[in-house]
Amino acid sequence: MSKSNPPPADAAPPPRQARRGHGRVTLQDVAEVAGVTSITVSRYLRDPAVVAAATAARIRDALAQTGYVPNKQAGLLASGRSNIVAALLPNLSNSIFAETAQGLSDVLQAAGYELLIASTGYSLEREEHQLRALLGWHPAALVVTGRRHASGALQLLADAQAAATPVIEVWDHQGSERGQRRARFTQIGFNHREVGRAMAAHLLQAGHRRVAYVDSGVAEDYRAHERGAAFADAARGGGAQVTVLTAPPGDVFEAGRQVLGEIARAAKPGVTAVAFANDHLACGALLEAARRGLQVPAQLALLGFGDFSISRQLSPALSSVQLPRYEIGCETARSLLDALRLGKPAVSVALPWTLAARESTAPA
Amino acid sequence: MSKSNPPPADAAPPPRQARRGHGRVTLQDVAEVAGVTSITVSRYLRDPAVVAAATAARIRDALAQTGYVPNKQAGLLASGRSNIVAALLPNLSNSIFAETAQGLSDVLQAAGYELLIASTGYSLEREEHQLRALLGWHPAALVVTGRRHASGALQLLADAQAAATPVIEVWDHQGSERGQRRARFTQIGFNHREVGRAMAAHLLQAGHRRVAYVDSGVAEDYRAHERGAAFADAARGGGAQVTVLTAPPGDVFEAGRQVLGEIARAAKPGVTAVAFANDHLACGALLEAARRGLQVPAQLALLGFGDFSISRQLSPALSSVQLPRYEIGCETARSLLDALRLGKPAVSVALPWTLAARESTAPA
DNA sequence: TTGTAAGCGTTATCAA
DNA sequence: TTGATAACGCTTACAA
Repeated sequence: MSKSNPPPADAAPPPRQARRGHGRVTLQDVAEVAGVTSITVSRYLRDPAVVAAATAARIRDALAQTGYVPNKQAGLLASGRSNIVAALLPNLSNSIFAETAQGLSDVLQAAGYELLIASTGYSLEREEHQLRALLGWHPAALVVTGRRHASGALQLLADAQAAATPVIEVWDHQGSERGQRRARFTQIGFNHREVGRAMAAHLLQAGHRRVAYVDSGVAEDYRAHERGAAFADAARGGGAQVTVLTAPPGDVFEAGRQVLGEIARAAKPGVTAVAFANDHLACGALLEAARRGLQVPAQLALLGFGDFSISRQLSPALSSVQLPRYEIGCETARSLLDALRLGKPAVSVALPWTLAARESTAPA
Repeated sequence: MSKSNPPPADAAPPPRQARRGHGRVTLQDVAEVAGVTSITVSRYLRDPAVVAAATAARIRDALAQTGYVPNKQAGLLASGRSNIVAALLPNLSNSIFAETAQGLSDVLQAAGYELLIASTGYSLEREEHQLRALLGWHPAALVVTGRRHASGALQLLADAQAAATPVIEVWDHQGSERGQRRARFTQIGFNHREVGRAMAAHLLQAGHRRVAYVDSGVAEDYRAHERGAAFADAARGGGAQVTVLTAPPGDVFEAGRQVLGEIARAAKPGVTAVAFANDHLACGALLEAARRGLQVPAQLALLGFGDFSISRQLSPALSSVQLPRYEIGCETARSLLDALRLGKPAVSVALPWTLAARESTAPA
């Protein structure tokens, strides 16, 4: 497994200063052991069939004997192309984006691509910073979350796209509403305004006329804000009174509890249904309602977003919006692969979601 | 932002075949704009103070004008050293390991290192595969989870360590128990046998004499198995009868529910306390107990592991083991940085955990 | 089927 | 303070 440095070649003039590697086994080393040149080993690695059977066997032995590990830096630099897809997601601790990452990873890995993931913590500033860092790897394609970016990031993305690097925005899909600017990049996700409207419609349909939306406490969770705005518009349009609250910072379950407390303390009198920016908030509220002896849905209906696995476990089970979390990743990866290998330009896709009506919003 | 290819040099003989890059801006391009050579720009990038003020200003302009993004492949290849730390974790969707990743990332990024993460899905086979792939980046250090690895992976890790690449095993710490082989690599985590014993002690102390351990349904979650074995040993040693069950596959909350069903259906008569491999299982059981009208802890005490944020929200609140999830990441990163920059060999650390006793195991 | 030469974009070394 | 030159380990293009 170790590498024997051959004595210096006899005839060659001694180089000014050899700065030989880190003792790692190189293609050269393998080639020497196999009695061929490095290019032959390189070829064997790419496609064993192109070298003679006997040579292949010797190379195989040499490979095993030396424990060769190809140097990706060198390979990528030499080939000029990269098999790296860089993805920027708000976070990974949240199962939402982790599943998207899994989807990307599953499809890309099967195709021999490397996935480089960075998380932005829902900060556009950090996104730009991370993007700059990722760009240093000269990725073959870029995946970012949502359509809002810092201006510097926007410029970098536009430059990349101009240089024929596919760029996909995930977790959003603008559609073709009036007043919406045309999308700059391919989008794979769903329309948050539609979801917001559907959430409002669901509550109105159950007869609620005083409703609230509890927005994410994360300032830069623009998609949550957008759902909230659409929810409020639609509810008002349907003749309801709407209150919009913002979740306090800190543990999200606790935040949900607190908000429910606020609502229950008659600070928001008459509210009979609450929609939340995410299921964690809604679960916190659901548990707090139980603690306070508040009947759900009889006295207060609760509606979540994201359909986390805990939600359907609680009693009453939480109504929520089921999202194509994993599918967004898979679809994006497939799109990217088509673009990279077949030159087929990536096209925006609206992925389906459904509002799962459960007990927490069941009409009386 | 775009790059102007200068006309070919006048005197030089034309190269056989130019294979100029992908249109990306290089150090060379910046240098031309600034009227210096590439090495000067390189120096400026490393430390702006080493070039003359006037030169620095010109370079700064050129940098901005060209939108230069350094090529990491080339830089790493040339310098021979890498600022990459590669980490292999069982998964990222689970908040447990995501927090460790966050800890690693936070500390490493501040120090200018890159974190490359791959997930193994709790499969040693996948771990070996992923390790091989990561090694291609020639990382400066390696982080793996636990002390069990496929034999091939073990060999790769040993080789890396022999080549002075620090290797740290996280989420485990063997300590110096009898019958335990000495650790091969630095370990940063905690002792799962100790935790298993503490869980047993906690239940025995509350007076339970018939207890059960619900092991993880994930076959290769060796740490959970180890806690279970230690739990059983300790409980038996304390004079209790022990049943060990294994969670069925599928949704973890559902698995917890099912297992509780099994226990409640008098299939395991007399069991008064159950410890679980993780909080999700325990939460599922807690919710199922409520559904069945089984009093917790009066009729059945439940004890989790991991202290997920939902656990303390349920009623009764779940007793659980609080883990240094984030700290494992930070401490590992710090250790690695010391090893890489100061040459200080990484040393194993047992990080503290605590058993948070809540209502679900409160003695009558 | 295999080899030679050149080059990928950067940094280390030495010289000026 | 700046530059020339040679690597780093691999792949492309072309020749044999």
